[in-house]
Amino acid sequence: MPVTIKDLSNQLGLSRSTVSKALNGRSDVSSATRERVLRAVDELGYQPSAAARNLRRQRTDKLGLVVNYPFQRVADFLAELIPGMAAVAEDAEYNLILYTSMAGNEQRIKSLCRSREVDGIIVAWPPGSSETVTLSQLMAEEQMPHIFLPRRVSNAGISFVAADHVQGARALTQHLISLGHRRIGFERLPEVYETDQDRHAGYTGALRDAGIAYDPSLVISATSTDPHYHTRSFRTFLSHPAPPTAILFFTDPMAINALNLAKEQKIRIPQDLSIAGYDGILASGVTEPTLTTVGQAVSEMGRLAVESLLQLIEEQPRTAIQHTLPVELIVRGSTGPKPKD
Amino acid sequence: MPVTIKDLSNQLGLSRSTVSKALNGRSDVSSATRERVLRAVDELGYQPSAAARNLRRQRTDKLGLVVNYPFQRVADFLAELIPGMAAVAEDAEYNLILYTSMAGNEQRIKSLCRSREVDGIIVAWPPGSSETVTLSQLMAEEQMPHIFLPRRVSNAGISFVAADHVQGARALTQHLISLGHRRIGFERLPEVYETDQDRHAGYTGALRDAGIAYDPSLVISATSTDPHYHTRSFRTFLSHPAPPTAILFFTDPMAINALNLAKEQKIRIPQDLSIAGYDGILASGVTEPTLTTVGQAVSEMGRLAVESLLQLIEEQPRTAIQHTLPVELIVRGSTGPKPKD
DNA sequence: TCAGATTACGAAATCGATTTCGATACTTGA
DNA sequence: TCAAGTATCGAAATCGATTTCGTAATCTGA
Repeated sequence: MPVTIKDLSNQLGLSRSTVSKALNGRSDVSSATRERVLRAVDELGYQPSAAARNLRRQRTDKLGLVVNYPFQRVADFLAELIPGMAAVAEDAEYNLILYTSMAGNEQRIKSLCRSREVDGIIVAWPPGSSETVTLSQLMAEEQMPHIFLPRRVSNAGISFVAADHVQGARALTQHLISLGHRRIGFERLPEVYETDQDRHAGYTGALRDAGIAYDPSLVISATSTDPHYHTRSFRTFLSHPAPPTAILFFTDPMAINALNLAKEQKIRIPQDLSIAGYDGILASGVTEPTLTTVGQAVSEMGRLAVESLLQLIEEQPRTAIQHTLPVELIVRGSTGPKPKD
Repeated sequence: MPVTIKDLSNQLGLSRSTVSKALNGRSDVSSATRERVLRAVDELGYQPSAAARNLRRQRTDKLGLVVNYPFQRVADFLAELIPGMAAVAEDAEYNLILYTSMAGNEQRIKSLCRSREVDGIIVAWPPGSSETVTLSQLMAEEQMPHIFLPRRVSNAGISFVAADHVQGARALTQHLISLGHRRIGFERLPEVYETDQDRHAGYTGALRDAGIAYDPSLVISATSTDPHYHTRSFRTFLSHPAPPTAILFFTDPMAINALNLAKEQKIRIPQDLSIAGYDGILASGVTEPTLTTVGQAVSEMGRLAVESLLQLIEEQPRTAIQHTLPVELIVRGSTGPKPKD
């Protein structure tokens, strides 16, 4: 049996209220009794019951991290994201609770909110934009502070922390243009994601700035995450009547996959073809050749997300917090000058 | 204000006890009223307060994941470990709470136990063996079910899930011997870790089986995790009067570091020197050359750890659960036949 | 028909803390 | 010296559920 506040008060001949007040630093306790209480806490090894405190104080000092996407597929990100989040949270005496299997199930999010087992929720990799808005409304109705990550939400009332993918894709495309490339392929994702819209905007923006006409046949929209699918799109690029001299892939794994395919087909990277990824995952630094990509300050995003969420929890009334962090162009071995015709 | 059980009972004209019993499937409720209750739950959107349940039932349905090591350094592992653990836990209606900053602080572990905010604890990357025993005793005193991961603990009373590193190191060494190598270097860790003892035992065992004398000058004990440190040890290997023709590194990052150093010094891998890592991290598959290593079923370990912990929570009296999983030799490009003299 | 069993429900205790509201004793100042 | 203020403590309510135990109503069988 753990030691309760009742045991403490019995031992000391004080009331439970006085003991509680002594421990919570209230002013109506003499310093003499306060010290007696503290000493007794040490001796008996008292630690308040979390459940009892939670019930009485109507808060849990816990944040929910809802991973709204197959964990495995974003494991690289999470490995960077989580430590930053946990560190900030724990500094503020909060802890993170993981929820990895409530994707697509609004009912479970609702239950989570109503059970009040967390004080706030971070939704990692939210679904497409319309569902995200629904999700946000749902949580707002339950008065549950929440923030999305790492994707922009185009709605003034919704909090998020994201990276500036317009800038990232623009920088990447400009880099390729500056190497002489004029025909630049782009494998994008379905448009439901703001992230995709942003990167596409960056890509077209850079082309426009350079006076290069936008060629829709050089843009393939990946509707599946299956590697075989990407293999097919890579082939499509290669068999194009006027194939691109550089290809921009939406994610590093896609680009790494292309790197391997190129090796199989004896296509030299970057002499014959430049390839660029996006995200800057760890593996992108150890491929052969190493991958040119765009790095996000993932850890920083995690920190910011938690800080912002804590702010949302404290502040009343709540106004949405939106952060867009700069990204960094990482030029490595997989991109080079446009081959001579 | 969330809907409470009181609201429900008022709405229905029933007592709170009856409502509670209806919801918890007790037999002394007529099926008619049970259905009325269920309907009202739907209408009002009732969800029991987690804090109140926790307090009354003296359990939280939460498991603590204590990462007793800088998160960043084991991020690769955790990225594989956590999803497996979370999946099993959530199937059993449990959730994971993360604790990443209580390393070396026994007092905080003690507080965690006494606050009863988790029903069981998984300690990932426990400290050296003697401290691990202390930690375990501490939690046992607080009646807190717990399990260690992913390291063997040489104590019959302590639960753990680990991989069979004796077998792993033995297989790796045998692989090198079968390629003709007789002088095999080994960079190990300090002996406080059972994992190190095991791998060292596997290494010496394989040598003994092959009738190769153990040469202590070929074994370097890394006392630091600093890359510069490993660089020095690598040089030590190379400047050995009779240098090894193959080197076994305790972890993949060490081996990858060696791979890069070799490249700088124009040492061809594996023609001039064979290099092997250990752990089978993701990056080991994309280096040039790819790294021969030993893979652990990390995800499986996570699953097993949670399953075992749940067993420990339910069972009374508790007997220690100890699992040692087989590992897999992954032969890739960094190891080859012993060079001709 | 009636004692005993069964069914269905509610009152109240309980989990372990915090907080509100008094109550008492002691100071303080005019 | 006495009214008003201050310092210190405790009784009891409260948070929202679960569980024990008692009771009334209904059913059963000889």
